[in-house]
Amino acid sequence: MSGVGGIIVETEAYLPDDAASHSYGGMTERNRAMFGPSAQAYVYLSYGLHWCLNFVCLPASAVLIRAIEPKWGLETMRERRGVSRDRLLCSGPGRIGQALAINMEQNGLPLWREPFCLRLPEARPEISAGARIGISKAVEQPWRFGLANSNFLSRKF
DNA sequence: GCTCGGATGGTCT
DNA sequence: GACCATCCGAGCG
Repeated sequence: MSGVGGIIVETEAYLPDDAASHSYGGMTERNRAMFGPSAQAYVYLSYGLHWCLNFVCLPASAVLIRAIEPKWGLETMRERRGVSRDRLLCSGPGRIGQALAINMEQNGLPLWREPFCLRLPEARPEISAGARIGISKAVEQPWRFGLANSNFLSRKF
């Protein structure tokens, strides 16, 4: 996203047949991107004011990007966020949306080229799992994943 | 450190 | 008209 970003440290999975997933109940105008090809972005507006970024995986499945350890373009992200503490730059899906200037223009864009730039980690990281955050259905599913020892989580595992 | 509640608007029933 | 995959600031300890 024009030179801003970092290391993804927290995600949540949303599957087909998952009552907490936007894809649950079939395709609508809003969630159309979720039913499209894999490896594209799915963007939606949360609570009327937060843009949230997902990666579409299998059909009707997506991974919500919940937290990033800021690495690149810190000044730009600080300006967009209006915060001084780097801890709060990208620690939460809505904060990521603001820091990366996410909006509907990215909805449905492929992830393998500009404005995205995805890389695998050099070493396989230790991934922790836990219950998802901020949902009211399928609460018990442990489909929140991330780096438990990161300082940039939206919440501890 | 914590909890609580308001802001805010698209989507779906 | 209710429901949200949220954030932030105020108030309190």
